[in-house]
Amino acid sequence: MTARLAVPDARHLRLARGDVLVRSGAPFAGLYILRSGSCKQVAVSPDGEEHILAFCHPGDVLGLEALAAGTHDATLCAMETITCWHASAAHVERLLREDSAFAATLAHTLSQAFGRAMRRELRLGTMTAAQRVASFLLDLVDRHHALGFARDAVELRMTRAEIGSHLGVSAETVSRTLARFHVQRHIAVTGRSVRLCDRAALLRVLLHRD
Amino acid sequence: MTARLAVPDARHLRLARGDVLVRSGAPFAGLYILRSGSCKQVAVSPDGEEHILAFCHPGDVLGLEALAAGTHDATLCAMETITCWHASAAHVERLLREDSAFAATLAHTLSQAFGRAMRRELRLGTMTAAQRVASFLLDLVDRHHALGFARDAVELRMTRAEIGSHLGVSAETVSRTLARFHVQRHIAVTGRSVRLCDRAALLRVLLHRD
DNA sequence: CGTAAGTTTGACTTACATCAAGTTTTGTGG
DNA sequence: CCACAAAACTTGATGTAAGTCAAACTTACG
Repeated sequence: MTARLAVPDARHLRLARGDVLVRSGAPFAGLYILRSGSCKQVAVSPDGEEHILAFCHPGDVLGLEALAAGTHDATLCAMETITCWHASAAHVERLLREDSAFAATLAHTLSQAFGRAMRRELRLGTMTAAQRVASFLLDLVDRHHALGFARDAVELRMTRAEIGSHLGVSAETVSRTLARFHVQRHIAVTGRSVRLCDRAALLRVLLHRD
Repeated sequence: MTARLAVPDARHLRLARGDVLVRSGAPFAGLYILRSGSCKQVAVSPDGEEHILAFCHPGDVLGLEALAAGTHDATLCAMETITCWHASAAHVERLLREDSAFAATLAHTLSQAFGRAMRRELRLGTMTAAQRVASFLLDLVDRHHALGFARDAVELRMTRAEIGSHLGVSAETVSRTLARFHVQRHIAVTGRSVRLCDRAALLRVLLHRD
């Protein structure tokens, strides 16, 4: 349906775990398209609290918010070895002016990213801890599935603290919630690997406020 | 810097308080550009909790998330008499294909909306109730100022419950927090009208977690 | 293979929600 | 334009989900 964004003449990059693609506050560095590996997008609130806005997977376009602002307001950081394409700011701006198909596809990509951000807002604004964790697991496994992997198992690439930061709860709450889902046979957790035993049960968690 | 989005041949609409522009779940109805009055964008979580994603002011472009999804996932509802321009889905899609300046401007508009959504995520994910309310007031007055109005006073167009819904706190907490800011001489509240007496103090609230 | 980082689990605390009751504001129909 | 019912707001008392602190256990590297 929506064409996948492709950037002619993008530079190919490889980065190691912990490397930063762009630092929050930096002037628009252009767009990155993640090819392999995963990234986190981290913002810092005025009081210094860190928040992980998103975990990024292959195919994701990064840096979209800086196009209009002219400044990145989150740090992009590799969580493992990654490869990506990079299109400089000047290149993106030029394509946007000269290549109308690119502009249209970029608009679709942005609309998609915006829609996802809205769904995360809804999660942060209305859900209990258990609902947040269930929603997170379902999202994660769905994105994983969309990349061609199993629909009932994921290897978490992030720590409990990182999940907590993303969901607006503490690492301990994430741990306890996963443990509870395990006991209830909704999932099977062993460290970082999770099997969704009962997808319907997780969906049911979303339907109730306790 | 970023050109304001303009849509050739958009239809002009007038709606009364409480009228719905688009219902959540409806197929992409095109874009709306708000001319006067204000709107709320409301999403509903799986368990039925309502969340106000955004309060929209003149100049805002509405319906952006549905461009890629093909479906609106929030309801747009007039909070008072409004006027807006409406460009149908077909019209938007055609412009996107044929008018490259339109596509580029739309991309900028989308990037801006995405950036704002990210900042709201940060607020919902990391801030205390007092920080959320302070941040909300500052945002509101800034947007108000950008429209050419006073930089130190706003007439709230929404109820305490609506503010609470937007910020992920209860109406009572909003009320108490405003009362506290009033006592502390950061603001002067009388019902729906708020004067920011000490902008610096509100900014300072953002810097601490208590 | 040892050390640091991550995880789990329990005990205790707290910020905010909920409930409740009284007061003020708003908007609508006569 | 006014009256008055409904909605919104305020404030206090009480409950609770999730945070914080702490200590023991596990995993993963360098």
